[in-house]
Amino acid sequence: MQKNPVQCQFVAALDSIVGKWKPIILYHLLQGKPLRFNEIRRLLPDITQRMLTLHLRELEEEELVKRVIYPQIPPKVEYSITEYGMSLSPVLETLHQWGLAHVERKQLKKAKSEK
Amino acid sequence: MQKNPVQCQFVAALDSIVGKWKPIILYHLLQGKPLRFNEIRRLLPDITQRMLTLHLRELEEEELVKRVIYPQIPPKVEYSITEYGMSLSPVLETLHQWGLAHVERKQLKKAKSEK
DNA sequence: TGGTATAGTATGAAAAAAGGTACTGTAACG
DNA sequence: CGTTACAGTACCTTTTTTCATACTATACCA
Repeated sequence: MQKNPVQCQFVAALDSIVGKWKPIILYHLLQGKPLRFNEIRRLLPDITQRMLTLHLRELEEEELVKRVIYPQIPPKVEYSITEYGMSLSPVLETLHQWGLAHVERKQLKKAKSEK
Repeated sequence: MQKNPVQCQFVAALDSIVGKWKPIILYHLLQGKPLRFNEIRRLLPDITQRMLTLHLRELEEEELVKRVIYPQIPPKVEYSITEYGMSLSPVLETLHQWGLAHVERKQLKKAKSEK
């Protein structure tokens, strides 16, 4: 953690939600429905099993995501957003919105430079 | 850029503002006053010259930050937020707020576990 | 004359993050 | 009997990011 107080908040916040796939995992879980391991995998076609496991473990560690194991064979594990995790909703939502506008702006610029 | 449309927005947004120091640089510049290279450096005591240069270049590249060189000796270069950069204000603000609550929550938990 | 401030660049090393592949055990399906 | 699905783990490699240090040129100040 940084010493500078202003920096602390950003570092703390970003540590929790950054990681190549974390925002997307959280976004999907924020839809409300619990998802199984492989369901998330299918939603993120390019993620490796290893990365998904690692990120989910970190999110669980920070109590943003809850992991429930059903003792069955074949195994069933469900991931869902926690109440605390839901507090991230506005953050991810504004980020998502800005990203949307950012992509559009980029495409507009690209189109302009091409003609 | 990812292919999956949902992911795109996050990737695009995060690419722009993530980097160990970018949110903090932007935060300071969002205060409105243009800052010189070394002024920013003093605000971020732990950053290396190299990292500051790299991050500023990237922010400039994405038109979030404007760089103005005054032809003087010793050199004077001022960085300021662009109009487009200002559109990041709500994103950083919610992030900052959440970080604040996140830090408090962590401290509360730590205090509990210690008694 | 030597030190300080300015805004960087260059180079190489270290650390962190992500990726790739193979492997586990069990059950149901064909 | 071979294959697939499930939810991972183990091990190793590659890529990306960050860090550390030295160096540039010029002017001002004591």
